[in-house]
Amino acid sequence: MAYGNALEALADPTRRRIFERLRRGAQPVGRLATGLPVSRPAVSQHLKVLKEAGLVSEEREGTRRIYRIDPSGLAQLRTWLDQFWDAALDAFKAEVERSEGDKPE
Amino acid sequence: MAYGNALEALADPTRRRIFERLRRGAQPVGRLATGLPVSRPAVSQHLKVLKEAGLVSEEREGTRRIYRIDPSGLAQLRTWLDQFWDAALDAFKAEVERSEGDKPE
DNA sequence: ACTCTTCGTAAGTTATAGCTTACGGTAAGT
DNA sequence: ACTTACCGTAAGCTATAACTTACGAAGAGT
Repeated sequence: MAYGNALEALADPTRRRIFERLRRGAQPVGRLATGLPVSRPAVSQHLKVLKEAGLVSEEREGTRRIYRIDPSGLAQLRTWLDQFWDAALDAFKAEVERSEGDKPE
Repeated sequence: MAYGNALEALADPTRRRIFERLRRGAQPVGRLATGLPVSRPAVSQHLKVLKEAGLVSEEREGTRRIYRIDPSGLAQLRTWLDQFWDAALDAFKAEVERSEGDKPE
């Protein structure tokens, strides 16, 4: 149930902003922090959560830590979401067939 | 940014259990509450959050309220997720091309 | 060796999400 | 009309998530 951690991670608005920033490419912590309304340590804490959720990966480069989006967590979320998508469509299909049965043929 | 509300709604474990129960089909509140480790009013509160997030819809049937999965909120989540999917693939592609450039052809 | 940069972690504070019980409203059955 | 079933909302409590400042580690440059 790794999708649970991913959902909890992406629930926070600040964490979403960080994650959306990484869409433009890999970045070190300091650069991610500039422009955000929270302190740099806060960004570090958020990145830790995102990493544990499998949403970002870390690469050390000297004293810097470069963070980038990790597709693995994303993939799990997608497959989980698709289950509901299919279920909702099936329910809709069943609903249509039910009302079809009401029609006088 | 409706996906934000959807993510926050699905972040809670109890709310996920309710949502996953609805995958089997539409159900009234009382039936959803049985088997869950929380009280029935708690389930009502969770359903309210899910509804405001566009993830479930409500249908009144006498004194009962039937809840079912609403595909609209799901669709918004999917499109939002796909943006990161594409971005991550592009970044990966760029990374490969960069290391390809290092190779002596 | 010393300094500076970059970053993670610890400790402490505060807002709030999730839960409970209590209550009221509405529809259906007798 | 009275009772019963089903449900939403209000009020209050509690755990904790998100933030801050302070500190230390670790590498790069002089």
